[in-house]
Amino acid sequence: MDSERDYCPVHEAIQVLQEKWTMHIVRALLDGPLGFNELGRAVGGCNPATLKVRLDRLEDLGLLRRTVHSQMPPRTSYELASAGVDLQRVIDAIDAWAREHLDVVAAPDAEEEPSAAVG
Amino acid sequence: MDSERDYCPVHEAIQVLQEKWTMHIVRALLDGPLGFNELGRAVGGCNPATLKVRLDRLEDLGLLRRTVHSQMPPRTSYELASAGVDLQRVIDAIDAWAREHLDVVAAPDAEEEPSAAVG
DNA sequence: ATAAAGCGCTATACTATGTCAAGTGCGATA
DNA sequence: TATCGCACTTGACATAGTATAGCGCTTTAT
Repeated sequence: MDSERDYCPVHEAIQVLQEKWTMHIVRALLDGPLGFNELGRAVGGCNPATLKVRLDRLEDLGLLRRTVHSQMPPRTSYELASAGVDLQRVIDAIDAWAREHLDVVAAPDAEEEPSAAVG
Repeated sequence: MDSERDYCPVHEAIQVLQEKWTMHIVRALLDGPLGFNELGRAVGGCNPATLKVRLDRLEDLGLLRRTVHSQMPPRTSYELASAGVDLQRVIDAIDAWAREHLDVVAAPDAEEEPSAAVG
Protein backbone atom coordinates (compact mmCIF):
# COMPACT_ATOMS: atom_id res chain seq x y z
CA MET A 1 0.00 0.00 0.00
CA ASP A 2 2.61 2.49 1.09
CA SER A 3 5.13 1.19 -1.33
CA GLU A 4 2.86 1.75 -4.29
CA ARG A 5 3.31 5.48 -4.30
CA ASP A 6 6.80 6.84 -3.87
CA TYR A 7 8.00 6.67 -0.29
CA CYS A 8 7.04 9.71 1.72
CA PRO A 9 8.90 10.28 4.98
CA VAL A 10 6.34 12.74 6.32
CA HIS A 11 3.56 10.25 5.85
CA GLU A 12 5.66 7.65 7.60
CA ALA A 13 6.44 10.03 10.44
CA ILE A 14 2.80 10.81 10.94
CA GLN A 15 2.00 7.12 11.04
CA VAL A 16 4.41 6.68 13.90
CA LEU A 17 3.50 9.82 15.80
CA GLN A 18 -0.23 9.29 15.62
CA GLU A 19 -0.14 6.03 17.51
CA LYS A 20 -1.67 6.47 20.90
CA TRP A 21 0.80 7.57 23.60
CA THR A 22 3.75 8.00 21.25
CA MET A 23 3.96 11.76 21.42
CA HIS A 24 3.29 11.74 25.13
CA ILE A 25 6.14 9.30 25.56
CA VAL A 26 8.51 11.44 23.56
CA ARG A 27 7.46 14.52 25.42
CA ALA A 28 7.99 12.87 28.78
CA LEU A 29 11.43 11.62 27.81
CA LEU A 30 12.52 15.02 26.61
CA ASP A 31 12.82 15.90 30.28
CA GLY A 32 15.25 13.08 30.86
CA PRO A 33 15.39 9.28 31.09
CA LEU A 34 12.74 7.34 32.96
CA GLY A 35 12.01 3.79 34.07
CA PHE A 36 9.20 1.75 32.61
CA ASN A 37 6.50 2.30 35.20
CA GLU A 38 7.69 5.79 35.86
CA LEU A 39 7.23 6.57 32.21
CA GLY A 40 3.80 5.00 32.17
CA ARG A 41 2.78 7.37 34.93
CA ALA A 42 4.50 10.37 33.39
CA VAL A 43 2.48 10.10 30.21
CA GLY A 44 -0.74 10.00 32.15
CA GLY A 45 -1.40 6.33 32.76
CA CYS A 46 -0.47 4.28 29.73
CA ASN A 47 -1.03 0.57 30.31
CA PRO A 48 2.06 -1.65 30.32
CA ALA A 49 1.10 -3.69 27.28
CA THR A 50 0.74 -0.72 24.98
CA LEU A 51 3.68 1.02 26.55
CA LYS A 52 5.97 -1.89 25.80
CA VAL A 53 4.82 -2.06 22.20
CA ARG A 54 5.45 1.65 21.69
CA LEU A 55 8.81 1.55 23.37
CA ASP A 56 9.94 -1.38 21.27
CA ARG A 57 8.87 0.37 18.12
CA LEU A 58 10.58 3.60 19.06
CA GLU A 59 13.70 1.68 19.89
CA ASP A 60 13.56 -0.07 16.52
CA LEU A 61 13.27 3.28 14.80
CA GLY A 62 16.29 4.49 16.73
CA LEU A 63 14.40 7.18 18.59
CA LEU A 64 15.25 5.86 22.00
CA ARG A 65 17.63 3.66 23.88
CA ARG A 66 16.77 1.06 26.47
CA THR A 67 19.31 0.38 29.17
CA VAL A 68 19.01 -2.52 31.57
CA HIS A 69 20.71 -1.68 34.83
CA SER A 70 19.84 -4.89 36.62
CA GLN A 71 17.82 -7.95 35.87
CA MET A 72 16.75 -8.69 39.41
CA PRO A 73 15.35 -6.65 40.84
CA PRO A 74 14.41 -5.30 37.42
CA ARG A 75 15.68 -1.86 36.65
CA THR A 76 15.61 -0.36 33.21
CA SER A 77 15.76 3.12 31.84
CA TYR A 78 14.51 4.62 28.64
CA GLU A 79 16.24 7.58 27.14
CA LEU A 80 15.86 9.47 23.88
CA ALA A 81 18.50 8.93 21.24
CA SER A 82 19.47 11.94 19.12
CA ALA A 83 16.75 11.23 16.56
CA GLY A 84 14.30 11.32 19.44
CA VAL A 85 15.68 14.48 20.92
CA ASP A 86 15.23 16.14 17.56
CA LEU A 87 11.51 15.69 17.99
CA GLN A 88 11.74 18.56 20.45
CA ARG A 89 11.05 20.84 17.49
CA VAL A 90 7.84 19.01 16.78
CA ILE A 91 6.71 19.09 20.37
CA ASP A 92 7.62 22.76 20.58
CA ALA A 93 5.55 23.48 17.51
CA ILE A 94 2.60 21.67 19.00
CA ASP A 95 3.15 23.48 22.25
CA ALA A 96 3.14 26.88 20.58
CA TRP A 97 0.09 26.04 18.54
CA ALA A 98 -1.78 24.67 21.52
CA ARG A 99 -1.13 27.72 23.66
CA GLU A 100 -2.36 29.95 20.93
CA HIS A 101 -5.42 28.01 19.88
CA LEU A 102 -6.50 25.50 22.46
CA ASP A 103 -6.46 27.88 25.36
CA VAL A 104 -9.01 29.86 23.42
CA VAL A 105 -11.20 26.79 23.22
CA ALA A 106 -10.88 26.26 26.93
CA ALA A 107 -11.63 29.90 27.65
CA PRO A 108 -14.09 31.07 24.98
CA ASP A 109 -13.38 34.77 25.21
CA ALA A 110 -11.96 36.16 22.01
CA GLU A 111 -13.45 35.03 18.73
CA GLU A 112 -11.38 35.92 15.71
CA GLU A 113 -8.42 37.91 16.85
CA PRO A 114 -5.66 36.21 18.79
CA SER A 115 -4.66 39.75 19.86
CA ALA A 116 -1.12 40.65 20.83
CA ALA A 117 -0.82 39.21 24.32
CA VAL A 118 0.29 35.62 24.15
CA GLY A 119 3.41 35.24 26.26
CA MET B 1 -9.21 12.63 34.69
CA ASP B 2 -7.75 15.48 32.73
CA SER B 3 -9.30 18.07 34.92
CA GLU B 4 -7.63 16.70 38.03
CA ARG B 5 -4.25 18.14 37.13
CA ASP B 6 -4.15 21.69 35.87
CA TYR B 7 -5.24 21.99 32.26
CA CYS B 8 -2.41 21.46 29.82
CA PRO B 9 -2.97 22.66 26.25
CA VAL B 10 -0.11 20.60 24.85
CA HIS B 11 -1.53 17.44 26.28
CA GLU B 12 -4.89 18.36 24.83
CA ALA B 13 -3.34 19.11 21.44
CA ILE B 14 -1.60 15.78 21.38
CA GLN B 15 -4.86 14.04 22.21
CA VAL B 16 -6.44 15.57 19.14
CA LEU B 17 -3.52 15.14 16.79
CA GLN B 18 -2.87 11.54 17.68
CA GLU B 19 -6.25 10.35 16.53
CA LYS B 20 -5.88 8.30 13.41
CA TRP B 21 -5.98 10.34 10.17
CA THR B 22 -6.12 13.73 11.87
CA MET B 23 -2.66 14.91 10.90
CA HIS B 24 -3.03 13.46 7.44
CA ILE B 25 -6.25 15.39 7.05
CA VAL B 26 -4.66 18.63 8.15
CA ARG B 27 -1.72 18.07 5.89
CA ALA B 28 -3.95 17.40 2.91
CA LEU B 29 -6.02 20.49 3.54
CA LEU B 30 -2.97 22.70 3.83
CA ASP B 31 -2.77 22.41 0.05
CA GLY B 32 -6.26 23.81 -0.34
CA PRO B 33 -9.89 22.88 0.18
CA LEU B 34 -11.17 19.45 -0.80
CA GLY B 35 -14.44 17.57 -1.04
CA PHE B 36 -15.28 14.70 1.25
CA ASN B 37 -14.33 11.74 -0.91
CA GLU B 38 -11.50 13.66 -2.45
CA LEU B 39 -10.09 14.22 1.01
CA GLY B 40 -10.51 10.59 1.91
CA ARG B 41 -8.38 9.68 -1.05
CA ALA B 42 -5.86 12.43 -0.46
CA VAL B 43 -5.02 11.16 3.01
CA GLY B 44 -4.43 7.70 1.67
CA GLY B 45 -7.76 5.95 1.95
CA CYS B 46 -9.55 6.92 5.12
CA ASN B 47 -12.97 5.30 5.40
CA PRO B 48 -15.99 7.61 5.32
CA ALA B 49 -17.18 6.78 8.85
CA THR B 50 -13.94 7.75 10.53
CA LEU B 51 -13.42 10.63 8.17
CA LYS B 52 -16.75 12.15 9.11
CA VAL B 53 -16.04 11.80 12.82
CA ARG B 54 -12.66 13.51 12.44
CA LEU B 55 -14.01 16.27 10.30
CA ASP B 56 -16.81 17.00 12.73
CA ARG B 57 -14.38 17.15 15.60
CA LEU B 58 -11.99 19.43 13.74
CA GLU B 59 -14.87 21.66 12.83
CA ASP B 60 -15.98 21.77 16.47
CA LEU B 61 -12.48 22.78 17.48
CA GLY B 62 -12.55 25.52 14.89
CA LEU B 63 -9.72 24.07 12.84
CA LEU B 64 -11.72 23.77 9.68
CA ARG B 65 -14.80 25.00 7.91
CA ARG B 66 -17.38 22.95 6.08
CA THR B 67 -19.16 24.56 3.18
CA VAL B 68 -22.15 23.00 1.49
CA HIS B 69 -22.34 24.11 -2.11
CA SER B 70 -25.36 22.07 -3.04
CA GLN B 71 -27.53 19.51 -1.38
CA MET B 72 -28.45 17.56 -4.47
CA PRO B 73 -26.30 16.48 -6.04
CA PRO B 74 -24.24 16.72 -2.85
CA ARG B 75 -21.28 18.97 -3.01
CA THR B 76 -19.32 20.02 0.03
CA SER B 77 -15.90 21.38 0.64
CA TYR B 78 -13.65 21.30 3.65
CA GLU B 79 -11.16 24.06 4.20
CA LEU B 80 -8.81 24.92 7.04
CA ALA B 81 -9.71 27.83 9.27
CA SER B 82 -6.88 29.99 10.55
CA ALA B 83 -6.31 27.81 13.59
CA GLY B 84 -5.92 24.91 11.21
CA VAL B 85 -3.60 26.74 8.89
CA ASP B 86 -1.39 27.49 11.87
CA LEU B 87 -0.75 23.78 12.16
CA GLN B 88 1.49 24.26 9.15
CA ARG B 89 4.29 24.85 11.64
CA VAL B 90 3.69 21.48 13.23
CA ILE B 91 3.54 19.69 9.91
CA ASP B 92 6.67 21.48 8.79
CA ALA B 93 8.48 20.40 11.92
CA ILE B 94 7.44 16.81 11.33
CA ASP B 95 8.45 17.14 7.71
CA ALA B 96 11.91 18.39 8.60
CA TRP B 97 12.38 15.72 11.22
CA ALA B 98 11.18 12.98 8.92
CA ARG B 99 13.50 13.96 6.10
CA GLU B 100 16.41 13.96 8.43
CA HIS B 101 15.68 10.78 10.32
CA LEU B 102 13.23 8.54 8.53
CA ASP B 103 14.92 8.61 5.17
CA VAL B 104 17.86 7.02 6.90
CA VAL B 105 15.64 4.20 8.06
CA ALA B 106 14.30 3.66 4.57
CA ALA B 107 17.74 3.67 3.05
CA PRO B 108 20.08 1.94 5.54
CA ASP B 109 23.26 3.46 4.27
CA ALA B 110 24.80 5.70 6.86
CA GLU B 111 24.76 4.47 10.43
CA GLU B 112 25.48 7.22 12.89
CA GLU B 113 26.27 10.34 10.95
CA PRO B 114 23.58 12.07 8.97
CA SER B 115 26.48 13.62 7.01
CA ALA B 116 26.16 16.92 5.23
CA ALA B 117 24.08 15.98 2.22
CA VAL B 118 20.43 16.11 3.16
CA GLY B 119 18.70 18.43 0.72
C1' DA C 1 11.52 -11.77 61.13
C1' DT C 2 7.63 -10.76 58.53
C1' DA C 3 4.62 -8.18 55.61
C1' DA C 4 3.82 -5.03 51.99
C1' DA C 5 5.25 -2.40 48.09
C1' DG C 6 7.64 -1.78 43.98
C1' DC C 7 10.51 -2.98 39.83
C1' DG C 8 9.83 -4.40 34.51
C1' DC C 9 7.42 -6.75 32.31
C1' DT C 10 3.82 -10.78 30.23
C1' DA C 11 -0.72 -13.12 29.63
C1' DT C 12 -5.46 -13.00 29.38
C1' DA C 13 -9.90 -11.27 28.79
C1' DC C 14 -12.13 -7.42 27.74
C1' DT C 15 -13.73 -2.56 25.49
C1' DA C 16 -13.14 1.02 22.32
C1' DT C 17 -11.69 2.51 17.99
C1' DG C 18 -11.42 2.17 13.28
C1' DT C 19 -12.75 -0.47 8.86
C1' DC C 20 -15.36 -2.62 5.02
C1' DA C 21 -19.25 -3.02 2.21
C1' DA C 22 -23.41 -1.79 0.98
C1' DG C 23 -26.84 1.55 0.29
C1' DT C 24 -29.32 6.43 -0.40
C1' DG C 25 -31.14 9.92 -4.14
C1' DC C 26 -30.04 12.48 -7.73
C1' DG C 27 -27.27 14.56 -11.74
C1' DA C 28 -23.68 14.20 -15.09
C1' DT C 29 -21.38 11.28 -18.35
C1' DA C 30 -21.15 7.34 -21.70
C1' DT D 1 -30.49 3.68 -20.54
C1' DA D 2 -26.92 2.16 -17.55
C1' DT D 3 -23.12 3.50 -14.76
C1' DC D 4 -20.63 6.48 -11.98
C1' DG D 5 -19.82 9.76 -8.53
C1' DC D 6 -21.16 13.03 -4.87
C1' DA D 7 -21.61 13.13 0.67
C1' DC D 8 -22.60 10.70 3.62
C1' DT D 9 -25.12 6.66 7.08
C1' DT D 10 -25.65 2.16 8.84
C1' DG D 11 -24.30 -2.19 10.74
C1' DA D 12 -21.21 -6.22 11.01
C1' DC D 13 -16.63 -6.90 11.76
C1' DA D 14 -11.30 -6.57 12.79
C1' DT D 15 -7.82 -4.40 15.13
C1' DA D 16 -5.90 -1.48 18.64
C1' DG D 17 -5.72 -0.30 23.28
C1' DT D 18 -7.08 -1.34 28.43
C1' DA D 19 -7.56 -3.42 33.10
C1' DT D 20 -6.14 -6.80 36.07
C1' DA D 21 -3.48 -10.16 37.86
C1' DG D 22 0.76 -12.22 38.45
C1' DC D 23 6.08 -13.43 38.27
C1' DG D 24 10.58 -13.56 41.08
C1' DC D 25 13.05 -10.69 43.60
C1' DT D 26 14.68 -6.56 46.64
C1' DT D 27 13.87 -2.82 49.46
C1' DT D 28 11.42 -0.50 53.08
C1' DA D 29 8.29 -0.55 57.03
C1' DT D 30 6.87 -2.80 61.20
